[in-house]
Amino acid sequence: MRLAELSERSGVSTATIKYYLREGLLQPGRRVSATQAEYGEGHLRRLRLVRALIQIGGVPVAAAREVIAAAEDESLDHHLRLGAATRALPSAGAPAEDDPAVATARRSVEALLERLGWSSGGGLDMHNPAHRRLIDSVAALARLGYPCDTEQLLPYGQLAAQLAVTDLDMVEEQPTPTGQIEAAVALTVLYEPVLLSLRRMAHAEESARRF
Amino acid sequence: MRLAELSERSGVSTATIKYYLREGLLQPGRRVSATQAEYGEGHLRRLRLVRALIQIGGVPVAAAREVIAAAEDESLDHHLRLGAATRALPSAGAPAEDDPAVATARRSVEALLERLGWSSGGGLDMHNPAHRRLIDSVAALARLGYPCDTEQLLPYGQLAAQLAVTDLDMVEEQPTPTGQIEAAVALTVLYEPVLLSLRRMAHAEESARRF
DNA sequence: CCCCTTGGATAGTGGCACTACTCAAGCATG
DNA sequence: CATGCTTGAGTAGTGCCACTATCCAAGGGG
Repeated sequence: MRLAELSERSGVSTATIKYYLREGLLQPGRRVSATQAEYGEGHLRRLRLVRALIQIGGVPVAAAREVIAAAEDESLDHHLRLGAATRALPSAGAPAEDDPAVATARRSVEALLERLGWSSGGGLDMHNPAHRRLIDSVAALARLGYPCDTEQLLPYGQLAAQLAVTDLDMVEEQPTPTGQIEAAVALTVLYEPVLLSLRRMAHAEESARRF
Repeated sequence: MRLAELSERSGVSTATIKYYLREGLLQPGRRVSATQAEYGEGHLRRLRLVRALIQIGGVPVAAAREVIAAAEDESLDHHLRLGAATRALPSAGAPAEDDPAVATARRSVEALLERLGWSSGGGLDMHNPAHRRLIDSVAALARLGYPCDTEQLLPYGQLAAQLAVTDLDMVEEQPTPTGQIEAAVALTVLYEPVLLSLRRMAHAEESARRF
């Protein structure tokens, strides 16, 4: 199919598709002449994934490019590629290492990881943006006067561990390795708004029950 | 204290504080003369909350204003004010009611709510941004070919219900009504990055375990 | 033959969260 | 009293981001 059809079938304007092509979120089509290109079902599928990541998942364009690139990088092994989406979080700016709230938060998180038996915390997790983000969030809560120590965090961590089992099961249902990578990216990012929405709705429900 | 001290103690520049004052995220200080104002501990506390909502929670400034206003609105009853944070989500733009994926998603979500026994789904939830967001997310997953029906969603919903119990317990620990409102806002928004980070870390952990 | 589409390129738009600058009124200190 | 600094108010500017619009020349199709 041509650009116009790709646009129509995906619901993304041709201008935006060109933008994504420029930004490397989408492979160029097979050039059939100097002024014409042919796109396939794979392009359509990819485009829909990119759109969902950006619109539903709120992933910045630059981060989406990284994720896509890592997912396609044949030189990386399966496990690393599966983790591609994890590294796409907007990494918070300043370290702010001197802040005492951050130092306390770091210790709480270390203790939590130990309690959860997440052994990889030793070296790898320090470079994981999720780890930094967790510490920053805990520090912010502490600054506001909400305890947020290991005890408070533990149920959240245990729930996260349960979710991970469910999520990885869904990934492993995919037959092909490529499908698994794509599923990992899509499910990691796109279940986040699902989870958050459900939590907020559960808050409303539970609040209605109590008052 | 004066503006400069408020700035120093909160770590927020005076320019930004003035911006927040203009935007109504912060009450003006008690005017002690035509060119001087006095701020108290309450201002500092509020400023820290606003900062955390915006920086950690990623809440847009306009939404933060709404939340703050609702939390302060004495005419609303306790339950409604507790729900203030829930309504602060950036409400997705177009309804896109004609999309068949959205219609299917809507039915899945309805069924899910019934299965979870979340009875308020009848009328109130339709106006809840979280509900719309959930439907949009499910529709996006469906478009990508991931089933995401009631069966898949159910464990997430049950986990969300568990979280809500824990969260509301933390809110009820606060002695004063005002404190409860503030806690509801802070915990709703600021535990979101905590939960998301933990889920991503759990993915990494579980993936490492399996491969 | 002529209009339309395409890829490539460049520039512009609108929104957001600040940030910089100016101004005049005062307070505080020597 | 003079001086210099801070304050609130207002306005304009900045940087980033995700597009969006416009133009162009080459080429294909009815």
